[in-house]
Amino acid sequence: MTRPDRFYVTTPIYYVNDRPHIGHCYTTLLADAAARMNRLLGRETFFLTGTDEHAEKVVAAAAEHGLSPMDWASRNAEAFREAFAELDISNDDFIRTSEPRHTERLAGYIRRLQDSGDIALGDYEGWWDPSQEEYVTETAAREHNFQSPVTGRPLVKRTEKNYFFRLSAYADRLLAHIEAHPGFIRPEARRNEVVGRIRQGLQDVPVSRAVQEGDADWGVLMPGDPGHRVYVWIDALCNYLTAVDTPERRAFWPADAHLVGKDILWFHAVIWPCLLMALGEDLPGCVYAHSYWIREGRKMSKSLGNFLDMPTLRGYAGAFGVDAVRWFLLTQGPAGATDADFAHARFVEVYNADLANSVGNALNRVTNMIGRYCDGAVPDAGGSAGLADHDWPAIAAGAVERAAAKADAMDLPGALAEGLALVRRVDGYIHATEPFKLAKDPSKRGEVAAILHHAAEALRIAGLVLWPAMPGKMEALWRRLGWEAPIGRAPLSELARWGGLTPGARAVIGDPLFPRADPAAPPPAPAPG
RNA sequence: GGCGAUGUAGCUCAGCUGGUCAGAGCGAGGGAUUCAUAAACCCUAGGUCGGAGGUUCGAGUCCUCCCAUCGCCA
Repeated sequence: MTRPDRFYVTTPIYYVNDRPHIGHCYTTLLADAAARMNRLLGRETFFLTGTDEHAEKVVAAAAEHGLSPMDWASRNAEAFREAFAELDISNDDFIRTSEPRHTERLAGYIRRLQDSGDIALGDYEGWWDPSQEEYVTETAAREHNFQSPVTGRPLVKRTEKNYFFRLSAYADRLLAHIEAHPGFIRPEARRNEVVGRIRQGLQDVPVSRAVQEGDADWGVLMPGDPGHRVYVWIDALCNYLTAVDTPERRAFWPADAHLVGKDILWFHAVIWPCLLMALGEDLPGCVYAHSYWIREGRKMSKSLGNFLDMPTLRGYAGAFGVDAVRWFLLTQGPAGATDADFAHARFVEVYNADLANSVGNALNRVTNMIGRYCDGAVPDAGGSAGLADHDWPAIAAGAVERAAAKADAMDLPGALAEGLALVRRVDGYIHATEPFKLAKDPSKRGEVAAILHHAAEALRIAGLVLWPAMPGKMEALWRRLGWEAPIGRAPLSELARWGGLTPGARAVIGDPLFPRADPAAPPPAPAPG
């Protein structure tokens, strides 16, 4: 963490022509878990997501739908907002690059870079496809024998004036920064890729595009040169700064974590930091690139039509609860350098093993015994009898401490695993102390009460660690133990202090928190919004 | 084509600088028990550590080659 008391986390802003799917949701969910974890830790947290709207294709898509680019973008941005709301995403803001707060500040940054000489006019040379009126990349040009990939007509080498960002000037400083900050690019495999590529040399990059005759007025013009428009990716990158470049929010800068998919790591780990250096801004603490979801062992692709889309996720959320979906995505997802599989059978296995058989069942047996042996009132610690070499305050504190450390290292799955391990420890404790047997002996009521107090208290604390993944369910768990969490009103160190439950509070037996799922049942049907 | 990884029990993976390293979790099979969602708990996996060579007293652990998968780049 760059600071002990604040936390700023971002997702990429999403291409507004897309429909939200698991890819967007996963990145956003990781950011959400990080944000919630940090709020829990007592840090003032700012969590940003949004939409990237200034692509030329947005203009085309809008036209196809008979809408203005803005109306089209608004409609689609709304779909992202809705998708994230369905997943209980707790973003503090949702920025759209078409908003004046963004475009105005963006223009200001570009001007600063022009003034410093970091952005200047230069010659862009590339393969022009006259039949499509667009540039083709060197790779694509070669692959198609220097003919139009679309029409087969010959490509022509063409040069035009463009603005370039002096990326090459910052290569050494960036490398030094990456070496001095091992956690700057995560996971490590990605860092190595980036370092290797930087070592091959950085070239200045075009950051503008000539305005064509008849272009829609969409995007941000180069300050001082209306003949050029700021490239959409540089426009997009700057959202992380524009959103907090206000007197009230400035203290959040720099971001502690930019969460991105691996496809856009280069922009975030190289170009963006260099832009920031050129602007004289502090660099983010971490750029975290996760990998991809595959589905039932197969890549998701347009041609296969097997994208895990919102109706599918909604189907799972409807059948298992949104928190179960969050749990699966967060703990089984491609947070590392390799892809992860969303397989229905696996989902059910994880759901049953982690949630139904562990968290839900542990709560059930504890509340049930409290109901049965303590008249439904949360017992106090009483004597320390029956602890059976379980030093619960230390065990719980250790789990919380490790979870916090892992969260700070952006190991969210690892942090969550600490919560689950604590729950399993409660099961082990009940097994070891056998309160249900002691309860048959009236002289051991105090001992039974003490054991159940410890079990319930440990579950309460486990709930804190699990809360960033499953806020709704953990709040339900706490209610069942007669506790209401003042999340955000007290730091984790205080919330997790041993002895937080109120003796005498009603423990509720209630329905299973996570009803066991039938592995033989078919996957839930997709549910249209 | 260049660079870099990965390939360990059915599945997901730990195994850092070579000598209890042949492991964990999940699944599966069995057992004992009942506070609990047929849950928790205990036992069980004999897997040639991708293949072939090599270095070494000794190699998943180092080297070479091959095969497979993947990533980044061109």
